[in-house]
Amino acid sequence: MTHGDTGGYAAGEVRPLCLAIDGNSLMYRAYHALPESLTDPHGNPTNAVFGFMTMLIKLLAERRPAALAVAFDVHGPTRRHLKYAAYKGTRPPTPETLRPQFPTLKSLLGSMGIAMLALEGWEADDLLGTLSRQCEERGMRSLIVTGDRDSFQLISGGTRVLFTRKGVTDTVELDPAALKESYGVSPSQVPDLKGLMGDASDNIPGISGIGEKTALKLLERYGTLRSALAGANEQKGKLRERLETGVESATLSLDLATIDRNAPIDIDWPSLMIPSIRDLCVKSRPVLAERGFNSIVSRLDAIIAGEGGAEPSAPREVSAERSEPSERAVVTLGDLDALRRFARERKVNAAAERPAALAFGESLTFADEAEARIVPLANDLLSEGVQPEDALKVVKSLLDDPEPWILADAKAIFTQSGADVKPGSRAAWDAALASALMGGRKAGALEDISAGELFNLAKRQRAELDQMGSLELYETVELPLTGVLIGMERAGFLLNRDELEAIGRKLGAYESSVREEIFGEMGTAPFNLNSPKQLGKALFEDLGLPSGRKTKSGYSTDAETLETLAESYPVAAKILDWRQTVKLRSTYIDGLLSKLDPQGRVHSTFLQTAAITGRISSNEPNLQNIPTRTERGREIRRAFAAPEGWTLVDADYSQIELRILAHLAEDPRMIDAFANGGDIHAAMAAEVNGVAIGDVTSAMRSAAKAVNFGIVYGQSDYGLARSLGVTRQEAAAMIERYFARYPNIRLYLDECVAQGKRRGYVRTIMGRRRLLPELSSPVAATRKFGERAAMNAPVQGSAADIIKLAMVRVAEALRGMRSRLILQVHDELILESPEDEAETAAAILKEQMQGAARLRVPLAADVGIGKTWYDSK
DNA sequence: ACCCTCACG
DNA sequence: ACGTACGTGAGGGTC
Repeated sequence: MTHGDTGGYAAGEVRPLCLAIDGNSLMYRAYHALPESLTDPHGNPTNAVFGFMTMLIKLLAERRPAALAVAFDVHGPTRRHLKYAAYKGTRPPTPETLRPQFPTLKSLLGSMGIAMLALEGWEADDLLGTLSRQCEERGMRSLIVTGDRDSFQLISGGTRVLFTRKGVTDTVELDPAALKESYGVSPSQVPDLKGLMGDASDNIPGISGIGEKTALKLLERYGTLRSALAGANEQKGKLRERLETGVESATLSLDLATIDRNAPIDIDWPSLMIPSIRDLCVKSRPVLAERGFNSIVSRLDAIIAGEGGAEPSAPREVSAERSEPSERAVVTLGDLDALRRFARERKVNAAAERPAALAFGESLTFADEAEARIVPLANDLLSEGVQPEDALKVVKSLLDDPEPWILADAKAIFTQSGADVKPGSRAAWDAALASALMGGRKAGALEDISAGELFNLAKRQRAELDQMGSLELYETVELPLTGVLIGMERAGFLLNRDELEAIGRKLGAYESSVREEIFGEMGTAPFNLNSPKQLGKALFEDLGLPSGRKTKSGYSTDAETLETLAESYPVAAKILDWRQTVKLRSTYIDGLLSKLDPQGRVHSTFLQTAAITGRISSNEPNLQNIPTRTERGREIRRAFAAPEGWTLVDADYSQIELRILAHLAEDPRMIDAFANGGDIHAAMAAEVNGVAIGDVTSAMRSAAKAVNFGIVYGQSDYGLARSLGVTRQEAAAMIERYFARYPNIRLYLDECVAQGKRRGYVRTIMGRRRLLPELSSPVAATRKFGERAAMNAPVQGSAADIIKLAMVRVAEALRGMRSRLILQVHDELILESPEDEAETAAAILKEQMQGAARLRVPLAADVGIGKTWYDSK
């Protein structure tokens, strides 16, 4: 049967699916993906069982299989050991904390009525092979869930493998085409490959001296191991010798690697069938609830209630589309050199994806005007024995090429390859940046970003951006910004370790004393205060306090709830205090200390395409959420310092989003308010309440401020009421009065929504788009969300455009000086500046920020200079 | 791996 | 009727 054949079924009819799970493999994956701190009440780890069950329920909900079985290895020698005593000889023993989880799992599966397959002397993959063969014979499709590559030989038109890569939820579904694409072999060649190259982890020898590269080359030429051995006389030198002397070893290895699809096992089909997923869930619920697997139980409840979806989920569809044949070849590192020469001779552009991904085995891509060649590296280079350093070396050599490069995520490639990137350098084209501006995929392999259409990629993206009106944003802002961000990442931010540690000690001592007071007042045995679940139980069940909101998994114990509670129960205030202290210590003190480089600096990574609105985000560590709102937290900024002889120069835009709103809405009264300068919230409060600015009360100002915030977020009266602590009616009245005074604001916001519906997107000042598919959702809540996003995106996104342009210009204006940008926090820029440059740098910063856009209102930036971040604001 | 909570603009 | 302000990232618990 060829791929795509419906196997005798009428077109459109879907053959029933059998899930065939490799129990041992999935347990190992789950065990390593989840912490051992997940235990039963006796302290015995249940992480593997829990992870297994989570995955199982997810598969049931998403795939809706008609049949299901879990296969296990049986301890003791298998037929493979009988043939080859050293088989799997070097395997480490099953960890002590994992072994006892197998009986637990089997008992659970038994209670749930799920069929298990095991046969003495046989391994799970033979049983899965036998099961999938019987599925094909019965006209069923099967999906084998495993982390074992040997299973790839079972793949066919009716049998796919769901390969678990890392953990249990990072999976890839392989059909014959996807296998060819990722690994360069057909299913039947999988044992041949292993026969030639061996497998260290199973102690299978292969032919000594033949690695992956040679093995693939031989298979490409001869098709099978047998023909390759027979063709030894066509080879010369060492290879010929190896093939001739390796016959026995290769034949044995091939045999060991071949799955026997005729295991003598009686498959009791009726016990495998699942007449109703819902009934299975109903049956499983008490079993899993008894184990305390509460989160899985809620998942079951959702499926039972019908939310699990009657439709099979999307991944299957996607995978079906991916299975189109294409001309692709697997190469290894040695081949890359040849390809590089090929690329240079042909004067083609090379496109490389992120080397991190490369090191972990995705793909490297070459493209040119005449042809597109995709050259996926074998899917897990590392596990195939290629060292990350070697992979990075290849990328570096590619980058040192004088040819201009089309890259996807140039910043990551430049940074991680260690290539020598000078200030201001840039890729010829960054397909990931372009893709983000087009509202498409922005992460992953280039072939994903470009949907496989690498032919003339840069040219096509450029034309599309041009047509969209986004090309200038790409060329003058996003592309040059990459170089600025690289500079910021490399520079880092100096932290004062002693200061951080001192604050940490203070917080630690305070934390313990408050904790003791809390348990003293509650009169309960100490529990983990950090656990919302345990805290909820203690407060609302043991102590009987009145409970407020509920979350999916229990009582809410968030700050809002505890604040309300604190009015009557002082212990709630202490819990809040304790929480804040722990947050500050764990996230900011311990978190930052763990990120210091030898010079005491932290280097964040700035993501240019993570935020849908166009903002930059910061991670590992996130330097965009360092505390400032409470004095206690703000103290942490004293540790963010300038080196000896240097200063920090800090500037932030004043009310940039509100100014942009005034500009975009062209509201004359609001524009006036900004033109006149001064306290904008007070001025607007005076307008709305019809009083003189001197008579504005603090309540009036806060209300105006809250409405201003809300407007930018696409507020509802409900949201405003909550934030101000007034009734919904009062909030509605405030909004009414606000719009009466600033009528163009309402017209503008309505127009955003209308435009979003009409065109499917809204735009920023510089032509950045946000797509709004939510606006055509049949679900009211989703639509409402889309409306708020339509109102917010032009404002937030325009602010992002403006500060990004300012960054490019600031970096340019600082050329030749030692001052340099080190951080951006959405409306704030920070420079590190030698003392004698500080004043000049401050003037440049202010000038460039204020001049980055010409709006109907002035842009204002406030600058400060100091030895620490705390002092420079 | 997901949820809750909370830090920022 | 229905859920409820926009956009992020990190740490800890989960059983």
